[in-house]
Amino acid sequence: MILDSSVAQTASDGESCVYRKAGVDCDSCHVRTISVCDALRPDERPQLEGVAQRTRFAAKETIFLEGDRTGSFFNITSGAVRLYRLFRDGRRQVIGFMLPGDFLGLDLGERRGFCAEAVEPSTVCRFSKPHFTALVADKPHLLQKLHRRAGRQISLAHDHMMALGQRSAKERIAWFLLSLRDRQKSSSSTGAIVKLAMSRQDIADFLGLTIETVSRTLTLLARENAIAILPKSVRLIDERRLGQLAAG
Amino acid sequence: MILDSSVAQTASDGESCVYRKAGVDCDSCHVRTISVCDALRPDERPQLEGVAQRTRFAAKETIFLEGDRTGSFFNITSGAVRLYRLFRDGRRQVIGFMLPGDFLGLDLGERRGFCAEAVEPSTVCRFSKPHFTALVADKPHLLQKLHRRAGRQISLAHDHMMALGQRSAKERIAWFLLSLRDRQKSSSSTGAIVKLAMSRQDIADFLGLTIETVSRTLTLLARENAIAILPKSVRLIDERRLGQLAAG
DNA sequence: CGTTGAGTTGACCATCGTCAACAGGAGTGG
DNA sequence: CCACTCCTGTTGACGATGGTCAACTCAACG
Repeated sequence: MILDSSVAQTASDGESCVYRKAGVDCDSCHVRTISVCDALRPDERPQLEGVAQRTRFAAKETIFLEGDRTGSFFNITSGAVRLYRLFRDGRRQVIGFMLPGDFLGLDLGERRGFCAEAVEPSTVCRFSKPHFTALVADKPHLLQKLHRRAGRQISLAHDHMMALGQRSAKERIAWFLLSLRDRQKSSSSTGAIVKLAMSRQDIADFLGLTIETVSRTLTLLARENAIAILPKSVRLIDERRLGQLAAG
Repeated sequence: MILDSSVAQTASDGESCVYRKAGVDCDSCHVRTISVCDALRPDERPQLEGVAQRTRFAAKETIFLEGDRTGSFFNITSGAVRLYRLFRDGRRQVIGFMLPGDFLGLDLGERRGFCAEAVEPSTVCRFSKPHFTALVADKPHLLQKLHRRAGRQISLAHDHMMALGQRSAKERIAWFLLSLRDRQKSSSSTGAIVKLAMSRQDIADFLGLTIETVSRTLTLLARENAIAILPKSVRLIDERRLGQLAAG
């Protein structure tokens, strides 16, 4: 629940964004049970609330850029965020998409290793670095939770590599749709409808394909009656078939 | 320094390997300063030595398989280890290569997420899981070090994704050679000679290419006088050119 | 000295990228 | 309100990169 709302300037050497802040109330937070915050006991929550601020980002708004000094960590509460890195010549690799419940800032280092941008209007819980690192230093179970999250991130990265290195375009799309479905199920169960908040270009850069190949492959799967293409989403019709494709 | 040598059976539900063990002496360990062990103070080292055993693996020997119950963690002290995952149809993605100083087992979870195999005769420092997790629980600075390593792993995974998703065969090879050089420099400075302990098939499965394309691309780079192909290694001649290719 | 496995090279082909045209929807301004 | 532009997405034609299949060399090893 939003307790307070204002616009504030962050310190000048900070990140590529000015944050609009508001207080938070963990008890009413609908992603608390699936987020890192769950590592803290109920009686520890006030300490978390004390260092957290609810922040909103408009669609396409930059959250931070690669190389920025790390000034904050974020817990995604709604919307979707894309993480990406750029080549000098403009090629872009989308590293992943952050969905509600995901934690952005597992890397406690000095500088950002990638860029983060809101895909659609999104809200996050923002923790300033000094406050949060102090909290982590004080709560070993929070650090353990973060480390477990890091392990899961590494595992997801391996899945991603499997897709990029070994799979055909059709297999990559099938894998992408199924992995999105799995992640969306965990927060809200929309059945076989997979919401695609991101553009075709985002999907292409995530899967190491071109926008044309993504489009063609989606229509191909639709013609084979494996999926149905809907506005901003896809309906999964033949999940078995998609599963076979994704498993190789 | 090896204090004791024997062959021992591990617990039956353990890993796909029988470990030949020996004691360790951290003071004389040549990778200590670049490994996670460096997180411990000199006076804490005896505790580490107490739970560590030096173990050797022959070339092509399996260290553990995907799905195995996690029974140990390893610090690579010599040689090279490949990490990989398999598809049901036999396709293989090599996730990475572990070199001396690398820590194998950042994921403290129940089961292995990938397979590990020695590429060449290798020695490791083995920590059994209960002992090591007890040590980690007792030493927050060790957990922090592990978490920082995990952050670096994630960063390496991102580099790998950039290569798999966006780069051409030539660019991937150039990137691979330079990244190997950077990692080898940190342990022993062999100048512009990059040792290739792994086979062409390993390189191919790491880069998402075929063995033929790897071979062709290496000879192409050699014809362009960017490298020279030597037995089990490569000499980097035109590092600037390789760097341009790798940067995109 | 034969066998085996790793690596190289060539010929051919499929997948996916490139370039281009077009459709439809959202936003903007007259 | 309509016309216009802009942006996203789709589809088609063509070509290049890299995969497939096959032959061959060479070193290691029994």
